[in-house]
Amino acid sequence: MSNGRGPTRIQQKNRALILDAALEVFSTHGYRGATVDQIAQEAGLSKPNLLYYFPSKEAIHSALLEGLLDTWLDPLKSLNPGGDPLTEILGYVRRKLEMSRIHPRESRLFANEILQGAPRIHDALSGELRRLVDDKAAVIQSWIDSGQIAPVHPYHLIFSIWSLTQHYADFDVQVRAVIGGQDPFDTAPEFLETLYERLLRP
Amino acid sequence: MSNGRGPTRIQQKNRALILDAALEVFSTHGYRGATVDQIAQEAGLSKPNLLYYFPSKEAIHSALLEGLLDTWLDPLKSLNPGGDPLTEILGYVRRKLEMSRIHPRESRLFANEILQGAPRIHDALSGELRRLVDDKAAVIQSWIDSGQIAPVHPYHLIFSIWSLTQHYADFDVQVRAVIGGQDPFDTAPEFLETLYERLLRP
DNA sequence: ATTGGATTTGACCGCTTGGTCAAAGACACG
DNA sequence: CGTGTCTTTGACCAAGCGGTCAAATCCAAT
Repeated sequence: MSNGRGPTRIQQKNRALILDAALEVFSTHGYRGATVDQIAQEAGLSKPNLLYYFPSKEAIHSALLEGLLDTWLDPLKSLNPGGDPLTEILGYVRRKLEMSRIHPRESRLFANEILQGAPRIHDALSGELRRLVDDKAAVIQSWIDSGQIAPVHPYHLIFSIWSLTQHYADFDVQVRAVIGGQDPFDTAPEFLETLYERLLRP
Repeated sequence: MSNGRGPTRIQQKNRALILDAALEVFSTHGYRGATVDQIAQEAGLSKPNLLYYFPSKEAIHSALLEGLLDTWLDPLKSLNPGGDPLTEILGYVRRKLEMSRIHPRESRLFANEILQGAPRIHDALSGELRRLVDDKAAVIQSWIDSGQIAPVHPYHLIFSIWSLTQHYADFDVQVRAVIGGQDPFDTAPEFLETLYERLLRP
C-alpha cells in the first residue's frame, strides 16, 4: 500500500471516497453511532477493503477532524484588522453562514464532537483555536476603543456569530420543521445582517 | 411490578434514579453512544434491575424526551402578548439562558437528538412546537406592525434566541476552552441583553 | 506474457451490547 | 409468623461490532 512514489491513483480515489462517506455517516450518527459497515457501504467498498486504506474507525474520524479544522477556521482567519470594522464583521458572518449552507455535514461533525465534550479535539480548542480567537478579539476590542463600532464583549460577539450561523446547519431539521417548506437560507442572511448592523453601529 | 394502587415508594425512587442517570449518560454520549450498563452503574443498579423498571433502552430515552419537551417549551409559552414587547422578549431570553445554565444536560440531550435528524421527536417538532412558534411569531409580528419594536423576521428572531442561549450549554466545552477559567454565564446575560435591546429598540 | 506489488474479499474471531430468565431475596400485610 | 407480591441478581444468549487474515484478483511495468 505504501511505496516511495506517493499514493496511487486508486488510493487517492478510494481515500477520498471513504472520507466523504465517513463524513456523511459520522455527521448524522455521531462517532459511536456510526459503523464501519455503514461507511463502507456508503463508499461502495467492502469493510476489509476500507480497512485496507485506514487502519481503524478511529483513524478515519481523526483524519476527518484534522482535515476540517483549518477549513472551519479559515473565515475567521481572514478577518482583516486593517479593513472597515463593520464590513469585516458582516463579511465574516456571511462567510460563516455560507459554510453552514454548503458544508452542513462538516458543521454537524464538529457539533457532535463538541457536544460530547470534544474528547478528540480538546487540545486544538484550547490551543490553536484559543490563540486565534484571542488574536481576533483583540482586533475587535481595538475597533471598539477607537469608536469604530459600538462596545460589546468581543468573545461573546464571536461566540454569537458561531452560534447563529451554525444553528442553520446543526438544527436544520428543527428550523425547517418550524418554518415549513421555505428555505431558511433565503431569509437568514438579511436577518443576520440586520442584527449585526444594529448591534455594532456606533 | 404493576398493581392497581399506583407505583410503590421503591418504584418512584428507582424510576427517578434511572431517569437522572440516563439523562447524564445520554446527554454526554448520545443515544447510540450510551450503554444500558453505563446508565445502570450511574444509577447504582444492576442492568437486569434497571430493565425491570423500563422495558428497554429505547423506552428510557423516550420517557426522558417526553418529560422534557414541556419543560423546554415553557419559557416560550409564558411570553405574554399583553406585556411590554421589549420586556417580554428580554425576559424570554433571560429565562432561556437560565435554562442553559441550570439544565445543560437537557439542552444537550435535545441537541443530540436534533443533530441526528430528530428521528424520535420529529412529529413533536412539526406539530406542537410549530404551532407554538407560529402563535408567538404572530404576536411578535403584531408588535412590529404597531411600531413597538423594530422590524425583524419573527421566526429568525426566535431561532436566534434558541441558538444564542443554548450555545452556552451545548458548546460549553468550546466556550470555556476559549475564554479560559472564567464562567461564561457571568458575562453572557449582559451581552445578550445588549444585543436584543439594540436589535429591537424601535 | 510474466511477474511482483497493489487491491479486494469471504470467512472468521473476540468482544461488547441489549435483552432474557429462573431463582433468590426483601417487603408488606394478615 | 407466614404468605403472596415486589424487587434484585448471576448466568446466559443472540446479534452486532471493530478488526484480522489468507487467498484470490487486478494492474502496471518489463
